[in-house]
Amino acid sequence: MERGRGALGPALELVHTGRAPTRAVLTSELGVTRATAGAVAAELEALGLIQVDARPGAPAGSQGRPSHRLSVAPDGPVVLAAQIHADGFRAALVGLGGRMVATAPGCMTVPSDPSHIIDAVVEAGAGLLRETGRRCLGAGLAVPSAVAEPEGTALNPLHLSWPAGAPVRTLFTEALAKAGVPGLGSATAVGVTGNDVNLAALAEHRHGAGRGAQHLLCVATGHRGVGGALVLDGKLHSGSSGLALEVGHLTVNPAGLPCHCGSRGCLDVEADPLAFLTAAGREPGPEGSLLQQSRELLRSEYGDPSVRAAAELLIDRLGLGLAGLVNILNPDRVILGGLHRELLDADPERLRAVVADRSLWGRSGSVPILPCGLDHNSLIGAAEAAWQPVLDDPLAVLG
Amino acid sequence: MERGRGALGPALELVHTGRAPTRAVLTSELGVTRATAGAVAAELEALGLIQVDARPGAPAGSQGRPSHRLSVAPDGPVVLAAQIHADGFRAALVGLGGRMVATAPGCMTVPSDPSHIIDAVVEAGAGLLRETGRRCLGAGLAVPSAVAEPEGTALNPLHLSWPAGAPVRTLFTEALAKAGVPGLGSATAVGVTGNDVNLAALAEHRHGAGRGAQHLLCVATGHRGVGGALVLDGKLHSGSSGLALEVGHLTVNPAGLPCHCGSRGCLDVEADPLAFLTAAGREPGPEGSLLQQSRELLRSEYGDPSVRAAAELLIDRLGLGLAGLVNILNPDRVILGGLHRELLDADPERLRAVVADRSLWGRSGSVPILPCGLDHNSLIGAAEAAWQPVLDDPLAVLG
DNA sequence: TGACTTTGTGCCGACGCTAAACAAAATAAG
DNA sequence: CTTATTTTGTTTAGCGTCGGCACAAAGTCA
Repeated sequence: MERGRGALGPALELVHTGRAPTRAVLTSELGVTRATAGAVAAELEALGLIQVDARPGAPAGSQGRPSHRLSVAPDGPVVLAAQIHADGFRAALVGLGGRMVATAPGCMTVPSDPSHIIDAVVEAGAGLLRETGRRCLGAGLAVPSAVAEPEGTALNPLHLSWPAGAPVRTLFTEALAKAGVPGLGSATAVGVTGNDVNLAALAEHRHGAGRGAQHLLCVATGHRGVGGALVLDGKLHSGSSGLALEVGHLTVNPAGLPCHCGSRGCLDVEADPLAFLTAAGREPGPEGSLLQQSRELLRSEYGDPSVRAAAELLIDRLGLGLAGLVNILNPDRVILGGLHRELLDADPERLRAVVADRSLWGRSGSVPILPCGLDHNSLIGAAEAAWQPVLDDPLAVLG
Repeated sequence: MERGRGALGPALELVHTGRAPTRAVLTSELGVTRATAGAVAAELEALGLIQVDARPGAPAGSQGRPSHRLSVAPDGPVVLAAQIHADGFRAALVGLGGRMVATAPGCMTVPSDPSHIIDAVVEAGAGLLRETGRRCLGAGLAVPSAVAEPEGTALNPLHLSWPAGAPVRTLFTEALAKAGVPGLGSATAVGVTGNDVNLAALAEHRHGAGRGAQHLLCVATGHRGVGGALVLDGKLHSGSSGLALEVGHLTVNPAGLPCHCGSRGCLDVEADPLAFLTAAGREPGPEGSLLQQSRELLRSEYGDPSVRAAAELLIDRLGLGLAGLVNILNPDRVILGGLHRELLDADPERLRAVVADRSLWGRSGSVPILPCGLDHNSLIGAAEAAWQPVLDDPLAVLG
């Protein structure tokens, strides 16, 4: 009777990622008949998730009957997304399509007790929901630490002065329950929590510079240390216990600084913002995160020989690490975030040359290396993770 | 009308890997009704792929009606599998379940022209088919080199004196056509060709020490260099262009030997059979492969302090490399082959300790490290790759 | 204005499954 | 030895979902 139940999830994902602007391409992307695609679109519209324009869209010189445009419902449900970083936190409501509907930055200093900041994050999010009156289908949180699966504990929140092993997922879920966030009573997506770089990679793959990539590698550095993430065939690969892509301990400078892991010259200590400031002969100042200070220095004083030399040194180290990763993972695209993105912008040719030189075959070494293309990609990624149950099976969530 | 078409492939894979010994477990594994599972089994039996025992199997003290055992058809179709290695080649006919039906080792010295040995391999396989009169549904070849996708060219056949970039898949397919191997006229699986360690990993996952693993990492060394492979959720991860898991150039000894890749102390030159013989103060002899000589030395003279010291040195280097891979890939099982398997057998505790010590968290470092569990796993893996189209959709092949 | 091209919808039938009743083959209990 | 129980396997009926097809709609091109 009702047609197009099996394809409901894939269809929503296509509209969500902007790959199905019309019912016609939805038909071909799903590999179903026009009748089925039409029924799917109608069902998604009835669920309030997508919108079908009444008037046909721009013909653009093409022949045939113009198609009605499909887009994400602008007033549809949202998810609560949040991110904790070195300088505080940010909470937001995010709709389908990665659209930020409302946001509340919080510049609170991160306390040593993770439950305090998580409570504050959730309270900010609940406030946004009250203000906007939006329906909420899930919640996601990005933390700057590896998150062990399936427990959801933060294993190395090095620069947050948190205790190792903090049960962030439990704290987040409990805070959501305590705050009485409407719509999250029985939702599947309550309290999705993950590593910030992992979630950023997911967001970049869906809405940013990673669109269309089959095997996407992301590497980024924010405050201290280096994080990595891998998206395979649209799915985040976080390993069997959530600890994959801990790329910070690749050796990139055998005679380098000692690292807390017991080795020397790890990417973590040789290619993060602190390493850059040190290499440029600057003392980290008290104001702003190390990333902000590094970015400022790189952008405004790139003419200074010591700054330029420091940048080239970090590019060379980063390139060595990337080459190792490319040899192991053979991605078809690499995206850089944080300071690494700035370094790429500063001298893209140098970085690409180092990677190509150290890769085993020109083939894999010529992989495109791009800057990340989204603002707040960790936050959007947290939203993506929260949306996932809806994308998998809209009917199961919205029955 | 006909029941159980969609589940035909998954059902065959369950019987193939021994995870569905009866129709009852087939029912629960597939998540379908008994009726559907029964129809699926009947269909597979009608296709000549599986066998349903006439007499019920061992009751084993259980209540209820005893179930009939499902097994792979012993006289069913086969695939042609072949492997080329440093000492020559081996061809075999392999049935479902990884059963070797007939085999023909060839100890020919590998010539510098790859087409000669590939022709010889195919001729040997065709001879086996003529002798046995079996129906052949596909063919697979394992080569000791990275194989670029989608071209199917061997990029680094270092110890075969082949030219880099030899089009092994084309050569294999053409040789199959020339030899007139019956049943391969229009088969989808004609000329599946891949890296030997990759295929070995696939075989270990299906029939060997990797059964049940979700994220399986395999590392092995045969003659020269070190190879790696990763099986994710039952599927081989070979990267976007077939070049993933080139693990040989992880740095494991910063002050070590120069490597052709331009770096020093790579796993490739620090943890292969030649490195072991050298560390033990032995000259490689003219007879037998370096793996055979190393294995002999390790097994018969482990009491000799220089041999033992060499083994421990290689274990430490291998452990360092494995720790790096574990940090990046976070597998839930690691399998070692070739000389690495011998080193593991020689001192399992030492290797596990090194890996655990260098892993970032005890959690990921305590990953089980096991010796490979199959003889001729690359050969069986080549057969698995050849079987894949049948496992994906039996009707499409046997229509 | 009419032919053509492409998009969207309604109807029917077929395919592949579930559900449920029934049958079969063993063990356990009386 | 008979009967109840448990688990497995089969048959039948029915239904949901999708493909095929015809038709309608809305534009371009000649």
